[in-house]
Amino acid sequence: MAAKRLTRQEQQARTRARLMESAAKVFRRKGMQGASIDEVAEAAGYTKGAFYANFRSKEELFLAMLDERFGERLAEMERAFASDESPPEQARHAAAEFAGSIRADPDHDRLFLEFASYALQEPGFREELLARFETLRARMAEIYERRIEEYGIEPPVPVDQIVRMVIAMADGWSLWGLLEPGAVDDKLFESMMEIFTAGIGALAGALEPEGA
Amino acid sequence: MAAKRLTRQEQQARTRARLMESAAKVFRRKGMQGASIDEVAEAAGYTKGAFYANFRSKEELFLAMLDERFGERLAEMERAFASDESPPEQARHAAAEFAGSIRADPDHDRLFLEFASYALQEPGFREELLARFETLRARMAEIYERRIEEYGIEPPVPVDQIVRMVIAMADGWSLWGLLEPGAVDDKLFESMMEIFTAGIGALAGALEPEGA
DNA sequence: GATTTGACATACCGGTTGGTATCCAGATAC
DNA sequence: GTATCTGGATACCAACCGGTATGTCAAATC
Repeated sequence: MAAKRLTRQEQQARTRARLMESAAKVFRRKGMQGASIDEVAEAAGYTKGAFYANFRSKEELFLAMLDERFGERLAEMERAFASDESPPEQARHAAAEFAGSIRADPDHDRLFLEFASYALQEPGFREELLARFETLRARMAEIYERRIEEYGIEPPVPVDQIVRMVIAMADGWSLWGLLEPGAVDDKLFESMMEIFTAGIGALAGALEPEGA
Repeated sequence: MAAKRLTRQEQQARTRARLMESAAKVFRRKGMQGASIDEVAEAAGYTKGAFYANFRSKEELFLAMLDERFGERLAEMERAFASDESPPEQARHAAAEFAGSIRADPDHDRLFLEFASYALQEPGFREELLARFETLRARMAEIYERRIEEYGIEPPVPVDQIVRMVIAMADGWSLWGLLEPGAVDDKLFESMMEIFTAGIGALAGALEPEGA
């Protein structure tokens, strides 16, 4: 029974956080466009007045959520690629960790889909989205580059493209996890990544370290 | 200057077709939910009255478009897998053809994304969407099964899952083609499929000691 | 403890939505 | 040629939207 006293700033920060939390939930059911501000505010236990005291517009809420989620996604990816094993199993483990952390947040996939969908309608938002993905891809490319150097592999396509492929696979898998929650599970993505990595090794030729 | 005389049925069929065509265009800009019936009708040169004379509701239009596009997609896939070469190149060529036919229809990817997004909000629509994908997957699995038999390969994962992976890859690639039209092209998908198929071959070899 | 401030509630706005009721002109039937 | 039918236009509706103006009451300031 402590800290019932909240300073004004703390109070508002809590309100803002609750609104964003509520927004994620409502968006999951109705989509970003389909959800109304009234509904988001009410689900959080507030009214529209509270919303406009914390966000300038509906679009600003979208951008705020975009930043929040992308920060998480970057951290997840960092963790997922942290282990240090041989490429094929490492790919599977990284995929497993990635998939697990994604699934830990039930709104993650759905929100990404909404972001993508909305980005196709609002060029400004699309630019913001792409800019964030660019930093994510750059970080991912670094990791791949390092690993390729370690193993002395000549990849069949530029690392940049490999990264794009992996992201495409992750997003495609993620989309189907939404559409068919039962049929598509983590193991599917793990296997897919394992097969893909094996394919890179096969097309690169000498995969084994002693091959030199 | 011929056939200016149209029977009543022909006239209405033309109107309906024009409305669906217009809907695809408007959806591309505004999305399925964001587009209004007024706008769809007006873009086709009609009014809302014409729309409700041809469709019972907005949702019926969605379902009609779903059927139309899925028919095309099935036919495309059939064509894409028609060639007969060794697995890796065949995969690349099939991917190329698939990618080409997809890109021939600029609304295809966008519509699929809208379908998926809408399906997550309307369980009834989701079922319809999944049912159609099931037939598509079944047809695809047949083709893979046949090819696996021809080459006597033991795939590292069930064919059903391979099909799901391929679809996930196609959809992920397609999504990024929408988000970054310049950066993601057909060749990316071709390479991805080639790598993936090579990976299946590589892992199948490892799992395929002839002395079962 | 009076005054000021500011987070949130309330009430309201113009505009738009999906859907309906009605009407009309041209195709169809006789 | 006349009566009927119907695809589509027009007018209209209640509901809802994002956003704004204003009120209110507790926290911050002195």
